[in-house]
Amino acid sequence: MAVLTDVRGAIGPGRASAVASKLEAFTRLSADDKAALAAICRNVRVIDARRDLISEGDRPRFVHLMIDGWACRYKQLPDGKRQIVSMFVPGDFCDVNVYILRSMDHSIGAITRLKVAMITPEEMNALTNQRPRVTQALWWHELVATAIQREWTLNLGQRSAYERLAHLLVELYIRLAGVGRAQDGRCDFPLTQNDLADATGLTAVHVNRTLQELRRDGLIELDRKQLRILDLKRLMDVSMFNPNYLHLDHEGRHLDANDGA
Amino acid sequence: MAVLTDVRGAIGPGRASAVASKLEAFTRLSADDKAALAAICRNVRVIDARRDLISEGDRPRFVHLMIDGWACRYKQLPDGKRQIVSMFVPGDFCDVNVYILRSMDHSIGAITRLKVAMITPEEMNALTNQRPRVTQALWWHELVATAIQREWTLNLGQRSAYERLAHLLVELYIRLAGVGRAQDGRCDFPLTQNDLADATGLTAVHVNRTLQELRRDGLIELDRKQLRILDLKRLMDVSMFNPNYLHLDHEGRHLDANDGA
DNA sequence: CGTCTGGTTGATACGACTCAAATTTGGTGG
DNA sequence: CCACCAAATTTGAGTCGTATCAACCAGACG
Repeated sequence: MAVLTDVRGAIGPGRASAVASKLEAFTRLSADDKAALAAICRNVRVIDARRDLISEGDRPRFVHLMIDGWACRYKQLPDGKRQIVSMFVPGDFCDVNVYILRSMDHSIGAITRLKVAMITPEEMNALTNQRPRVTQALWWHELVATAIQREWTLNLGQRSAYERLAHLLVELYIRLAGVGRAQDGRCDFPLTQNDLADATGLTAVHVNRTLQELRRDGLIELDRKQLRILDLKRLMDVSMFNPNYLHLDHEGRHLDANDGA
Repeated sequence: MAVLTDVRGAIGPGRASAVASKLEAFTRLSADDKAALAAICRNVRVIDARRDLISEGDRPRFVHLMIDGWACRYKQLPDGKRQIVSMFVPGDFCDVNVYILRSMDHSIGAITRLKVAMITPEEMNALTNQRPRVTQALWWHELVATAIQREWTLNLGQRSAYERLAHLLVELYIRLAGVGRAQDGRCDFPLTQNDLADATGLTAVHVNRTLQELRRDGLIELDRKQLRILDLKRLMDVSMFNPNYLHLDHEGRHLDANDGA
């Protein structure tokens, strides 16, 4: 527990560790497990908003763990088009095993100012050797991350602009709620309409008009980086949101995203 | 080696083991490594074309390894729309760790008649405990699988119908070549235009018209389930295909997809 | 030989894009 | 505290890529 206290300052402004919250959706963790998680957050880097954490082509040296702030994974095409392929919120790891690969096939960019733990392969190995429950939880984390990637594929391939945006908002809201960053239908929402466009495969103009529709339909408020979901149930309905892909149905905790919205 | 011979009948019609070929793109495997891989293929099931191997909602019990034939992962929406989120060709595992999850968030369906090895968690654990190189190779396999999923996200989000189809054809050709199922620009190609539509987020009608364009431009021939790529380089150019996401740049073998096309 | 699945064609409609400009917001320095 | 600038949002008009709907055709199969 000493370690936990030591790094408290790095974890965020008076909040519980997001990783621990997140992994506890899968399995209960002991105090030692949590201390071990805190211990790997020794090396914290702060990245300015809109800077790259790592770029396509780079050799991966660290596992990254989001402590505070938002980031995204993106890929760029030679013709300049850009696709955000996933979002990172506090508590998310970027690829527990990346260092096996020679070079990154995508970039990771900070959306907001970011606090990231830089974890060496050795630290990762030590953690997995000593803490089997945490190891299991990390595997679960990776499986959920790829399930989210599949859901995004479905989102881009089959949903309309309106459904797509609604789906993305619900997903992010639920994920944030899972790490104590959202409640009562409200959360910080630092994405610009441009970011939303790159994430949904739409143009910023069309995102703008579609958000207006969502507002007009009484589903959301979104202003100055604050999102308010006015009717989560209806938003889930119109986006055909099925939470099964987040795999929250484990012993650890139950889907409590409905609280208050 | 005795084991290898024992299961030869299960591997395919006179072909080398696809898994071994595939994993050797990452690292050289010893005879014992290969024998261990062959050993987990003890329990082989044959599935008819167009049947589900496992359905959304099922509890995962086995790791599946494609021995022969094609399959796909797909998700369905309440309104009936269907998205193929990934393809499986011989040598591909379906989620090395799935059994951690309570229930499947998607289905896996056979495209052709299929031979699949059904591997128990215990067999998987035995393999990873005894064969560290194979374990590393399996991690690499999973990383590549999620990289492919990201590339599909990019494909659906940013590429036109023409580029999207071209990209998919190139990817499948290269993956097949990596397991000895494609050469000289030719390969079996059992997908219907309907399947292609579900994989690319287009309609079957538009897939039909776009394939005609690809033919007219002298890039491909596609007839009676046989694909011929006439100009791989140009097909890669028009689809902005960057092979980096397949992570073939390892000690094991080098990208030799250009052979003959 | 009829049936069925998969492929092809044509006509029309619409969702999302493009381009261009106006407006609002947020940050910065005087 | 205000003036200024850049970034983000909003609006409008016109276009285009892809969807939709409806036939029709070819080959495979029983």
